[in-house]
Amino acid sequence: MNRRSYHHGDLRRTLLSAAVAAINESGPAALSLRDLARRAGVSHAAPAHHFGDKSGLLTALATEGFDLLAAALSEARERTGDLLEVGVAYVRFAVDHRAHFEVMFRPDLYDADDPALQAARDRSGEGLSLGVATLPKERVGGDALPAQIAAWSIVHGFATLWLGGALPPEVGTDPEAAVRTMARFLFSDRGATSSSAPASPR
Amino acid sequence: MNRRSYHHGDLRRTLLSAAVAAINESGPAALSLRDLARRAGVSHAAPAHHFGDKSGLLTALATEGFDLLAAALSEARERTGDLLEVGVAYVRFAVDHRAHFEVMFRPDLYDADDPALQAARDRSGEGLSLGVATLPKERVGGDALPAQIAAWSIVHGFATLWLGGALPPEVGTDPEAAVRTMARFLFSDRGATSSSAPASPR
DNA sequence: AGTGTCATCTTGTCAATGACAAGTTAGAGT
DNA sequence: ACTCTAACTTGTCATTGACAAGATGACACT
Repeated sequence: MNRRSYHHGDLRRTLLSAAVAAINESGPAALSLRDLARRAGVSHAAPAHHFGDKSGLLTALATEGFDLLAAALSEARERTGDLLEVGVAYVRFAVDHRAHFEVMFRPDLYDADDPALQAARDRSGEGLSLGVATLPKERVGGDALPAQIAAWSIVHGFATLWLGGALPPEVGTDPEAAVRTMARFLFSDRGATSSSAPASPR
Repeated sequence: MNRRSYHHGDLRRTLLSAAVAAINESGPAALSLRDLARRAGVSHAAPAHHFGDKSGLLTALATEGFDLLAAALSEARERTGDLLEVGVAYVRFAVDHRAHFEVMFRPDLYDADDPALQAARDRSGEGLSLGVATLPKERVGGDALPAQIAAWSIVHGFATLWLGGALPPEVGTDPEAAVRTMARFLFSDRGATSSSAPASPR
């Protein structure tokens, strides 16, 4: 509790938040444990106690990210029952939690064998899988897996390209609107005849 | 030419190849200029002369990657005239040139303002854009951009997820087959009634 | 052939970093 | 009050990226 005492009280959380801030500023490659320690006002070796090493910290950050993603996807599915909205939630998560997202899909940065991480990742996958289950069967076909991969790929690709600044400026500044416009091509009868998809009722 | 002489002769190319090998082994985060110098048998400061600094080397690597990608996409489009095959070529490029691909879409690792890089990136974008132009107009709609973003997103997302090992094992071991199965959901009349898309004649 | 020039590569150095070892503090349980 | 131990500190080392200054040799010019 007391920020000035020898024992920080909540250093683990503070370091994770500092890591998010640092990654938002300079990307995950430039992350430095010593910089995080300085931000938190502790000694350079304090992070090691909580996370072991750098990849340990990033493993914790990725785990937290997968948990947040799973929650966001479940919320969208339960609120709307619409796969499109689940996809929108996926992209919004990537944009709103950029630092988490950028670490989550970079397994070379963390320990991908960590059990807690794998469990959180599986929960995320389930969130998307249940979203695909809201589609009519005749559109998905006998095997739901390809549809699931397609849905995941399109939102994940869009989010990645958006974050990477790879998309042309004509796409606009609102990722949510752009992903709605784009996702009509998936699982729709005809591509782009109507210029806007009807908003799903809530 | 002479590998033992004071002047290496082709150090720039050798270093780029060494970087590809190193990234394939341990990912871009673990890349070390001094390790590349050791692999090439030169002094630790030799890379700086050719690339300035680490981000300079990665800028060169990304530029080379965008050029290779543009060539691969153009080749596929000219050979088949089919957008699906352009998408397959995209995924194949990512798998075959994993190191390049992993750097290309990580602008925090290199200098995204480099003119040569931007030119190469634009050429890649053009390759995909021309691929979308092979689609019938009534499927794309008045504005081709959303269709282009959708196509790019789905293949890019699939490639990224595949490389990240994020996809479930049921997807199989052949990325090309998996992307063909999946991409049927884009720009198709109905999702998955036929269980396999006909291979395009070559 | 002789000379100069300059890109190429080397050696040397410095601050920053990740990792580890060993010591210190304070809070929690008995 | 006493002990135990998690939490944190100080100190150190090898490695790295970056920079400065020097050495080498390929090539052009005469």
